[in-house]
Amino acid sequence: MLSVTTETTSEDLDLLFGALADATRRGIVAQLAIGEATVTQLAAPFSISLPAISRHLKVLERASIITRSKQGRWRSARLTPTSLASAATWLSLHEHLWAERFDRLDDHLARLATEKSTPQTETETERG
Amino acid sequence: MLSVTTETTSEDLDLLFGALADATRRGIVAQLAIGEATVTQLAAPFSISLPAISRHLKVLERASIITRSKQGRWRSARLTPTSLASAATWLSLHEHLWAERFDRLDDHLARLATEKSTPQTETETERG
DNA sequence: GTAACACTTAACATGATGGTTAACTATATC
DNA sequence: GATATAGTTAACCATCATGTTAAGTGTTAC
Repeated sequence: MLSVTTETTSEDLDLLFGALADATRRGIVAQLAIGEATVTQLAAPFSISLPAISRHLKVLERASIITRSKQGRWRSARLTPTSLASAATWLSLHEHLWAERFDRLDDHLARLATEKSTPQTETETERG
Repeated sequence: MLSVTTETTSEDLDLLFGALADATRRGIVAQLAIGEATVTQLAAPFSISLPAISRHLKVLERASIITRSKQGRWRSARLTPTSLASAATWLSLHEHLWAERFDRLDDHLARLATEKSTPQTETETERG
């Protein structure tokens, strides 16, 4: 493992999530997960022009999801290791908080069901 | 457990990743992970107008990340359980393929280092 | 009833996206 | 040198995103 301790900025996440917010780009990533490929190869499954693909690749590159290299007249793209990590981390972090939150909600509802008293609007009470 | 077996469409992922591709919206999600909140409360940390927040909330709602309800004159937002799951699944799936890919690459490089023979470009035989 | 509050909707400006075709660069082939 | 191939860049267009301010909708408070 390389263990590059890069700090993930908000802009990194913008670029990452933004890059993944497009079906064509996710398709490209899926193809690259199978293996390195050239632009024309990557373009094959889609019914859009090569320049369009070229720009999608640029978006993926800017988000550090892919790395590109030149060999002869072919440009090949490959996935960058650990590039999705920040996105995955953010998601898993929030999924955990989520889960906790719902545990607490369950708890809360259970308590309410038992006590069966005042209508709740925690707006003022617990957010400080 | 609810276990809603909803098929995740490509558009779902577009909406999900798209919604998360904005720092303000991620900030809102982070706040909501702490607890349910009203629009004004959610707006507080940001220096943008309330209408802007209102629209961010609409984006999050469309992506099913949050659910909204009305109580009196307050609209409260809360996180939707499992809503991030599809995004997380997609990411983890591709992270795995990724990892495999790099294992194979390592292997490949190791073999190359040992054999030290023909330059590789499976597309067509060429020289540089 | 009227005023304040908590929003949302409307109308608008502006910049980013995503697509196109045409032209350009660079490499390979004849 | 001429031509084909692989891809990018340029110019353009339509649509969407994000922000603004101003006006509108309900709801609470006086």
